[in-house]
Amino acid sequence: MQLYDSKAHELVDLKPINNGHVSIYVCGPTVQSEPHIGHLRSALVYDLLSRWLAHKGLKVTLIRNITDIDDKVLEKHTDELSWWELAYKNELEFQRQFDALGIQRPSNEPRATGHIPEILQMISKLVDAGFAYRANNGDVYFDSASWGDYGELTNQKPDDMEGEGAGEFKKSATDFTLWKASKDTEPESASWESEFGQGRPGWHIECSAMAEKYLGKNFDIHGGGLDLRFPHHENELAQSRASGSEFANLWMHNGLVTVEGSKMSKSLGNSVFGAELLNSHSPMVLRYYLLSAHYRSVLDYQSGSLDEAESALERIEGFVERAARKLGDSQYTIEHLIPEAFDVAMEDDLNLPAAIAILHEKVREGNQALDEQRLRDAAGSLGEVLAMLEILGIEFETESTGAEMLVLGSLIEEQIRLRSEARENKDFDLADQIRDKLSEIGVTLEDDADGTTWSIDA
RNA sequence: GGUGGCGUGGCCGAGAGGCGAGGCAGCGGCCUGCAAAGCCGUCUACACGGGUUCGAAUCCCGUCGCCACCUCCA
Repeated sequence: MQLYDSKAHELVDLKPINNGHVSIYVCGPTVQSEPHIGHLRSALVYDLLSRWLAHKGLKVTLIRNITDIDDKVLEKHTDELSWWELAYKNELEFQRQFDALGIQRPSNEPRATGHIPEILQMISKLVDAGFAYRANNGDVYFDSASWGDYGELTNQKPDDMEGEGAGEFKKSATDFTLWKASKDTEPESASWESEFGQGRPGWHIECSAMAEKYLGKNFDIHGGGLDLRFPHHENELAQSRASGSEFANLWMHNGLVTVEGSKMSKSLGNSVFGAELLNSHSPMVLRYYLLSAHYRSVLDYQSGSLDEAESALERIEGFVERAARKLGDSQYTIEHLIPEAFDVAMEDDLNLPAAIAILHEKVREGNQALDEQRLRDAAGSLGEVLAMLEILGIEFETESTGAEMLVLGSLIEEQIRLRSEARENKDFDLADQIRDKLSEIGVTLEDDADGTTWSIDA
């Protein structure tokens, strides 16, 4: 498989360090607020990568951290809601939405607060080796000037950077905090004792410490949103390498989601939250939508985007249902096979739009086959479509077989029987009345050569 | 100022020197009692100006416009 390495700026072959095993670290959310559409996209990208690698027979270890302590989390706490309650509340909401979208749980989801000893150990190592220093304000900073390769990830020279804050405590503007001395204004529960005094970890160090703990000093892929490239990933890379790790072999950065052309931000008040979208559309529509652009592209969300995705997804679902119905009693076996072209697209830097194009082509072929009564071909297409949907993690709700549904079904079928009678008698007014009435309560009827089918509108 | 990216048909969105990606919407047709679904067809595009080439949306140069990062951010 080829992946675009955003450090090398080119497509590279993925060559796992340990044969048959791919290790991935991806930066998860800071649980300062509920998830927005961008968080969902990011998690989904690495979900798809994991699913594909697993499909290829590789064992995947995916670590996605949770930043449960940082300035924002502490700022937002109130008397009623402690910082740790706030963080956990948001964490649960992230989990709920990830689950709804069918994003598989990572191998582990370590929290920053659960790794203070590892973090302190790494900081000590950096201080002892001369790559970090204790400042007068009690903070410990990484000494960027001491690490000659600083800027290697983003191809920047420290001198060209705008960075600020040099002088009083930091030696250089690009130095960043490893350990923050606790302040009087901050809750006591948000600090830990250490050889550097009472304090808490800076943001960047947690990822370095947790990546090493779970994946070792050298792992295959480090991922995250494009906005994390600098300074977060640059800093991770510098401190990890300075502490003796080779760190990630390849860097992946997923594109951001913009809203009507601009980045979501609090000042613009244009954030699109997952909860709203999940209220108006099914999770699979959202999943399909987020997969419809290449992971490296900017995805511009607009009102109506999900309606479009819904139409496209209904086309696929319609085929799957129609084919399953028509093939139900046939002797044809449904073999789940991935089409070659889909495989090629996925192997090419996870080209999901191209892969989804293949999915639609197979749906069309399958529909053609059904129209022409070529059941063997239809069975082939259905198998391919199902195989692709499995990889994409798109699942359609299965018909409920509960008692209520059975009662409802027989009531509807009785109406369909009455309508069929009316149609046979050419009493189309009555037939249409029955159909309209069912439509009003959310039941859609469709006639085809084999009879009438019904479905409940989502 | 530095770094990276983008500009594709009504809309979304792939591709990347030569066979019309795909979806959504619209229109015409087939099918249907009428619908719906499906199928067929149609609308045939690559910001602009030069250049390289037998051939450029794709490569090169220039111009214009847009976005992201350099401060917390997926």
